[in-house]
Amino acid sequence: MPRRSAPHEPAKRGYHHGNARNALLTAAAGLLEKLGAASLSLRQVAERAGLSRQAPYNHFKNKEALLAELAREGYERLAASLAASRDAQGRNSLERAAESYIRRAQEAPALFRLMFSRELVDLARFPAAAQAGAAAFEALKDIVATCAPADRVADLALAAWSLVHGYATLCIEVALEPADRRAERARLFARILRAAAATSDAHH
Amino acid sequence: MPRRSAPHEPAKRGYHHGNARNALLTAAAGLLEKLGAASLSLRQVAERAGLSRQAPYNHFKNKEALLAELAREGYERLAASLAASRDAQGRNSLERAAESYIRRAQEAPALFRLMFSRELVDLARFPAAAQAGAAAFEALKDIVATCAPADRVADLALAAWSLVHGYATLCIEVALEPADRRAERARLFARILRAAAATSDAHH
DNA sequence: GTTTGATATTGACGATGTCAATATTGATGT
DNA sequence: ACATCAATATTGACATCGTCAATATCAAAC
Repeated sequence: MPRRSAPHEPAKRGYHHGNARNALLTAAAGLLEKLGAASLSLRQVAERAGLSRQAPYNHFKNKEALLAELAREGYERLAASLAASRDAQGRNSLERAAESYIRRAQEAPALFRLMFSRELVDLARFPAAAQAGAAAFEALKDIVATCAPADRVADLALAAWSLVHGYATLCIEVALEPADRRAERARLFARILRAAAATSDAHH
Repeated sequence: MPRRSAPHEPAKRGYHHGNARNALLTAAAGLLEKLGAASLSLRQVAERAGLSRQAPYNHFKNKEALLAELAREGYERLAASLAASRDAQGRNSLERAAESYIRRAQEAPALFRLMFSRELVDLARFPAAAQAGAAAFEALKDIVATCAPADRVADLALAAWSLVHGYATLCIEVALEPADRRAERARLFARILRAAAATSDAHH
């Protein structure tokens, strides 16, 4: 499902202006942050894209499917952010990854909510989106693997994801604290995870 | 806003069957887990409570206000759970609190989602609910205070809440892993937090 | 018993998601 | 050049929803 059509394919297919699908997704992404996923209506999306009422149904099965595609794109960008944090130089990839994750939540809260809530989109019904989400988690696991003993990576990656995701969620949902503490919190979480990795106690 | 009227007040006030407000809340709580907060309609709530279409508007300003009351009750029960974990005997109150928190999410995911999402209810507009939520966090902070140095309680309580909330959220939203690992994860998180509390490194 | 205020109900309206039916377009085969 | 066809687009229609107004009904106070 490429967002932009490949350069060698005929650029315009439909008769109106061709890339109606992209126009719809762009319009939807804009409305998403303005109204929230629940209040966003397909009719407004269509109008903003300069199309008719029913246009979304030419490209998506229903509202949930359109939202699922937005979520998928969000997961893809998140995974790219995390991979970039991992590949950059320096030993503090964990801090950088945590900060990216939190920043994404704070800069596009409605999209973040959409990605991580079954309320409006059930990811299980959209394998492409679910797979993109799994890929993002894999990127995070890679980072944790660089600073934890092998037999603890699974547990610590789970804890890392939970910790950062929980903080990001609480920030945007409960207004836990202002966004300018983001970097500081990313450092705190990285320190906690490294301390946990360094502790060697029995599993029972 | 007592859920059940005090025994000395006249039990029935309205002419239909008096405690219409309770009937509406009970009906709404039932439908909430069946349909989700977004799909739940006030008309269905009213019908299930044996009342007319417009009955909810006699007791709540609008749909959001009714949902906010459900969230408030949820926060109150959560705070009670955490306080009970703290007051029970034994030194592992942290594990017990984490497990309670996760259990609540898994047993009533729609309510949990409602409590922790601005999508449908903006807590800032419902001070009673917001205050109940703050009380729950205070209970958690009390527990962390029993196993962390005083100058780290704030940071570690934040981390504890984030860690447990993140895991609970990911479990119900992304089907991270089955519910039977709950106790095991509660122990893992408690161990991580204690390890972080035991580490004494500089803040910069 | 009449007044009164809270509570309950029905009517109405605009908005929404979505199904059906129809129309339009650009490409294709001749 | 033209008929064909599948993809794409549009309009019509319907049930459902949240919510405002207007109205009806009860319980208690004077």
